[in-house]
Amino acid sequence: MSKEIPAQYDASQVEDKWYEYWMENNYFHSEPDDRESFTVVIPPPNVTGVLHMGHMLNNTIQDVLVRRARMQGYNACWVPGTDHASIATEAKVVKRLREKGIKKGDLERDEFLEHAWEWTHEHGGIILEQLKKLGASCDWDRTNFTMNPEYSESVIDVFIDLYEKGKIYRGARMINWDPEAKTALSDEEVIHKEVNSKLYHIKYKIVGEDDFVTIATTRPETLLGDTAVCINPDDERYKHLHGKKVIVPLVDREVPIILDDYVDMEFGTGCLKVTPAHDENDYNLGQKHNLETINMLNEDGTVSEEGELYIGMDRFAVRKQIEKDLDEAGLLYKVEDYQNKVGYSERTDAVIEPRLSLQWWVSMKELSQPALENVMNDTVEFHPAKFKNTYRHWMENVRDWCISRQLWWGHRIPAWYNEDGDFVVAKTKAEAEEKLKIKGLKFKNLKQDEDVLDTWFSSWLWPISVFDPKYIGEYQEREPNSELDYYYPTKDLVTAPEIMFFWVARMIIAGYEYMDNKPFDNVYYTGIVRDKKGRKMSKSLGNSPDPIELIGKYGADGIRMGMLFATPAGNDLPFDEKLCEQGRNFCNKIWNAFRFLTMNMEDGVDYEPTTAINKDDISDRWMAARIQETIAGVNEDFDNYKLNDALKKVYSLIWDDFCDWYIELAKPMEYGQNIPKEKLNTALGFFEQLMKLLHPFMPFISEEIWQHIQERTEEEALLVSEWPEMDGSKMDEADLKLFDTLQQMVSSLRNIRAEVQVSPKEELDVLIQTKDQKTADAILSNRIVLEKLESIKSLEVGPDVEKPSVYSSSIVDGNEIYVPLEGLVDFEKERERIQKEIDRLEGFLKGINGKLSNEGFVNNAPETVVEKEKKKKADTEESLAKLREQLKDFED
RNA sequence: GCGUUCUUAGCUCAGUUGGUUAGAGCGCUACGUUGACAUCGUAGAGGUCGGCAGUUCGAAUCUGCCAGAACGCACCA
Repeated sequence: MSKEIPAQYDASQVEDKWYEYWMENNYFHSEPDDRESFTVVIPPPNVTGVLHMGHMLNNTIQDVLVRRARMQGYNACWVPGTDHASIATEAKVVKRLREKGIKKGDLERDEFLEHAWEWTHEHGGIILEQLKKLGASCDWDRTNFTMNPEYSESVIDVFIDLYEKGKIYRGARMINWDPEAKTALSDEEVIHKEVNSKLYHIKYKIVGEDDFVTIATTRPETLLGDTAVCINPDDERYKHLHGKKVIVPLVDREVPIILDDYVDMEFGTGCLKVTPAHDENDYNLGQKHNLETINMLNEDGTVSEEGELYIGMDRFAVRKQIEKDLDEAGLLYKVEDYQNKVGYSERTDAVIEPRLSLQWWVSMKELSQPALENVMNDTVEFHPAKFKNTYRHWMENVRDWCISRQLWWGHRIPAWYNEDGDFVVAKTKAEAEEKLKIKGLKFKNLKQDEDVLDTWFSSWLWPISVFDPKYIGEYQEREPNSELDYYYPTKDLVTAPEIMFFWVARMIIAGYEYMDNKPFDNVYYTGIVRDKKGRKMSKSLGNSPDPIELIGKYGADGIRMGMLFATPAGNDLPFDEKLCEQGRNFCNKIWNAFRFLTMNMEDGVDYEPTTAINKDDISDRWMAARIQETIAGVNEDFDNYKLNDALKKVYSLIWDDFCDWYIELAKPMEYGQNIPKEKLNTALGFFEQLMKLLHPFMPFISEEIWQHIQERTEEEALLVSEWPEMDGSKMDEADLKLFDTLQQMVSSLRNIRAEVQVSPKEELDVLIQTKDQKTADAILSNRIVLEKLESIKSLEVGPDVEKPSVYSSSIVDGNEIYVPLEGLVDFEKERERIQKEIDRLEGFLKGINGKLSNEGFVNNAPETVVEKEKKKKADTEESLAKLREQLKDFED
């Protein structure tokens, strides 16, 4: 033994070492050159976030794609960065200030932003550091942030540009109001959940009569804002009410009864209370029938002055109270259980209140047209393609995008207002003054819009702005060889289907609007990481393991493998630590295979891995062929984004083929001997190939072994080595077939031992009656395979080999294997075994005969298929004949 | 309500244009420590491919209906 290597692989020792080495040598950094670019932009995580299992999966996949591309000779560039995540971050800052006893309301905008930046600098980048532990080969020199000054400028430029093109407008509409975050949200940020609520039937007195009408509502508190009651004009029950008025309970407001066929006569009582300020449909009714709007809610969800009653109380407290008060007033007819869907804020989980409000909007219909077309025609490919349907559905029904947020943390809207309320959109106050002046409007004492932009309004520019944030201004004059042109469009985007609309769709829209080109060639949608109960892993549920702890326990390679192994594209990943364990075990297996080879090295001998093989050695020829076969398969899997299939092929090649068969066959026959130098060199050569194929998936252990195999210069590191190319000349189908037969024979012998309970150590006499001389010659010239893997005393092979009197047997490929086992064979058991096999084959034969005697089959099926059936029939009959003969041997 | 996608071994999933004796990993059972690895080896058990009907010479694969699940979209109080 020339080197001391520990018997167990210790990832923690190895992983940090190689990550540092890679960083020191700047391998991850990319500059434009003659090579084709392979660009990936990271889906920027929240700057104040921490790594969770979803990030682990997502970034592992990106790293696999990028590492392979780098080995393939592309100029690989993976741009990392973070997102300012307006709502989430502002909420965190507000919470932290509250803990310090500071209220947001007590601070000036600038003071608040100072706190936010402080928090960003403190926490920003933690998540990126965590990605390094995972092995992410990002170009860290290019780390970006959506609130960097230059990036921010591009966001503002785009806002101004779209405004000037008439694609952005300001308007009063019903919006989704988050009373917790106190901001408007886009439709995408509202999650509708089915909830158990109540349907309140409330009586409204008819003016001038003693009679009542009963309306049904799930939100009784909104009656404070009622300005009408609506019935269907065709409703016979209410004909007598036409033209009358009713009195809103408690507030005693007289409101008209209006007629509109919008009202469904079947639902509830057929009477609808109308609250134009707090329901989109009611708002439409209000517009149509010229109704007053009463804004009865404050921004925090409490009742406003306009509500008259319950002022300052939270809407849900009012709901309870008003139920009591209505009941006491005798106006509550009944309350029934009811299931309906309620909108919740995606970020704060607060119940959304529809609210009439003046906001900024992006007009989506026209903008999104190219984005729809180019996904449908596969210019941008979705993997898996099934997501095209969802995408199309959304895009075809796309609604205008509310982009203003009543927050401070984010990109402030570049709109400026004068004292009269006139406004212009301009980059600076000076420009705004100029613009107003030209229009002949007041231009002094301008105030900038208080609101910021939706975070996604900045991240939709990510694939562009990370390379050149000045593209708007310089769009026309941009140098032809700019970084943006070199890296754009990017190759693969890896993200979750959850943000298909939030982000993916909008990036494609921005790409066509500003680059006149797609932002990426492919979108790979990952699944959701779930726990054993099928729940999404989340911090709030506390069901997610800490990724960093997991890495400590199983190694980054182990976790990468574990996750990839279980996640076909677009399918959810039911996470189980067992997967990581499997990954760790695989590392150990690889490690020990390598360790075994080093144990065979002799002092003072130079070993040089080689791709040369011994042509006379079936195991060499077979291993070489298996590697070629795997390269072809893996490349195809990558082309189809089936990374888990690719990994499984590599896993099986290493564990099953290389470890279980090749190494076993490389072991010298005799005791205490080392593997000969030539054989070891070939084995090491194979090992190098294996490490190349493994590297994208498990970068650390592969690099570690690669560097152990030989001294390497910086240029020779595995991550910058060449991805293996398929070489058909190294793959002989006949070798694969022959070796497969030998493998089956070995397994048969082992099976016989197990059945008759003969120890693996006991030497057997083996007789093989082959179907022909050619097979016999092939087996005999490769008898070493059988002799090494089985304890064999004597081996007799040939078409005329006579079977012994008492034996156990097996049939492989039409060749009969006999093991004489005088005194060991249980006749009864053997008969049963043979009979069972005969029964099975007879059933099989029956099926084949059924087909072949069917004229329809013989006439219609392709010739090759018929031939195949005929061959099966012949083989099966042959085997059956042999088995029947054997059965006779055991009958007496 | 509309739409999309699923349903294959105890669990998690493969199965390419209809033609295999339906595969893998984990788990399970039995056996096994004289030269890598018990984070291991060898062998084995386990499935009427959700149900029913149809197309076809032939269906896990295509069609229809039914049952169940997931996701997306939608203003029904």
